[in-house]
Amino acid sequence: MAELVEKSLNFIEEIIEHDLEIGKHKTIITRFPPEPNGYLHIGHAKSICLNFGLALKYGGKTNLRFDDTNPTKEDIEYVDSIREDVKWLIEEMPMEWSEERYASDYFQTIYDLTVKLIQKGLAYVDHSTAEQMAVSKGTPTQAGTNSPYRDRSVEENLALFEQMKSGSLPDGTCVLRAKIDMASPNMHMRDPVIYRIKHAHHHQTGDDWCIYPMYDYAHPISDAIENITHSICTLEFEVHRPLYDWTIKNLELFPSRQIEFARLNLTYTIMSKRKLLQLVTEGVVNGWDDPRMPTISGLRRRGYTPAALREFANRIGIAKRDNIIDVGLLEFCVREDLNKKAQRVMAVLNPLKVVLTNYTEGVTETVEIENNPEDPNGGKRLVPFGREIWIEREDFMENPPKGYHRLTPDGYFRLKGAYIIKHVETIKNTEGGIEELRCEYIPTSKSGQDQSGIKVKGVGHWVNVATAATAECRIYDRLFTVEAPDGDKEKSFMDYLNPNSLTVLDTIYVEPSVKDLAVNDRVQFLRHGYFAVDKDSTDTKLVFNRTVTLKDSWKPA
RNA sequence: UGACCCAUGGUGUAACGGUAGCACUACAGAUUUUGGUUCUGUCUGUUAAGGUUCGAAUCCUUAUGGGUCAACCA
Repeated sequence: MAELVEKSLNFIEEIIEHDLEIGKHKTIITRFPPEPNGYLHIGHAKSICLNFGLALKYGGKTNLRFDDTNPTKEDIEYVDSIREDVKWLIEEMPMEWSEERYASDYFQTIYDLTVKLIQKGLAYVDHSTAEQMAVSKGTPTQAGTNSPYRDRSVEENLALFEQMKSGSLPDGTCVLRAKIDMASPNMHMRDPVIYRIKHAHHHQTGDDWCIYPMYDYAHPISDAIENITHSICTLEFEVHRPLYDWTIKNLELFPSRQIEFARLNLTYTIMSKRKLLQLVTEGVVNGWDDPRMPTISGLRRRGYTPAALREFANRIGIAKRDNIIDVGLLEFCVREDLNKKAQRVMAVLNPLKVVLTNYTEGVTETVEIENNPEDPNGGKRLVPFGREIWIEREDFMENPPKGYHRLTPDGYFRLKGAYIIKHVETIKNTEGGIEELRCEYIPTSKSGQDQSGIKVKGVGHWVNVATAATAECRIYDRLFTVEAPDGDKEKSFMDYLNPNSLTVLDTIYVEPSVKDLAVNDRVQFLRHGYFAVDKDSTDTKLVFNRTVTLKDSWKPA
């Protein structure tokens, strides 16, 4: 009997299993609560996979909840992109699509609860200015002092809060504060603001409200309303947890529990929404979905699969210590997935013409090549072959280093799926650059029926000149030159931009089968890497994005 | 000079008082009509010092290092 290898639990799963065991909950409900003020990035993907993954594992459910309590920073564009990204990421997961909720769905309920809070003497309207409040808040090492408005009567607070809601007060006139403890060692417990006046149009509620609850206050209430059992967020909210618990306790709500885990950091990239926005607004990249961006939409456009992202999230694990994941792991995950799925195609990115002098002019024959050696059911395709072909410039060297086993002067080279060729002559231009190669093909060496007896070490891809399709190809490199672009307090991440993060190849030659490809299709260019068809493609021009190179263990001696 | 959180190979993550394991990376080899894939092997680790214990990565103390917290942001 096979030994069952049980995957160890992360600390959140341990908490959940414990809660289930002691009967605290019969089932679990999690939520993914993005603020619609930017596009989702791979750090969010980690969180999405965690929350949806937990629900899947324990038979619970997950809500997608837009945390839209600040209308001045949020936009419907972001709501739409987030919904699309989440949908795409979890599309093949065997579970139901979550309920789509908005914190703004609960504005009335939150308001009603707040009236209760005031009645309990646990909140007061403060007319201090923002500056005064900052001063009286104290510092982390020094207790704060009570506001002069702290002891207003319940009746007065009720009336003032009503006035705040009525719309008669301009922004900033006053705020509603929770009455907790100005001397708390936790700054978030020093009478935090829970409501502020904002005469702003909200993308969901329009002009219904001119007061909006703060995150720290709205979040636990929203969780409780949805019966969220485990409210998972990142580490920086750890110090907010006492306020989260305070809110639930004093409002006597469903006991949602906040649990914090370490956010994802990736080498050679930045993850802050603010900084990503800066890249977009300053034109460093071409939008949120630029394939160099660590956004979900950028990765999707780059050619990443949802399965690869989920596998990545799975491999990096969940813990509380700060981490920085090698971007190589992400690349490993997409290679692993695409190796199984992507059809192989021959494309020459940096062409060198080869004329087979002993091949009949004007003749085109077809050779049969497997679509994917990793997939037994992948089938084969016909690829045209003729007298003139493109090969990769790097596949020929006049003075090869030791260990180079491609084409060399007077050497042999196998054209994948076709014939062995023998180098005869190198044609150069006046500057001494290599213009073209004259070779002879070995007629008896055809793939599958080779009787030539010639042993070649080198095998390469090629494209028949007469039937070649052309395309544009975009080669991406990492956006930053250092592992931790925002790790330096002295310098800005903008100082570490890689000037060569994008290289456009106007014309590459590809075998004609690519004409059937559609936008977002992914293929492997043999010996190059994985490529995805970009949305910029037109009926007459294909555009490929390089997702990732193939692993390359060849290095000259 | 406050409170809270964290500390295991290069990176990430296990071991729940009883043999420090797995993955990625790197390196070496085998196979290969992709210098891909696959397979095999190798290197590298418990922050430090005390204590508890027959036994400590694990529990306790202190130190050190890292992170977080003073928006009418989330």
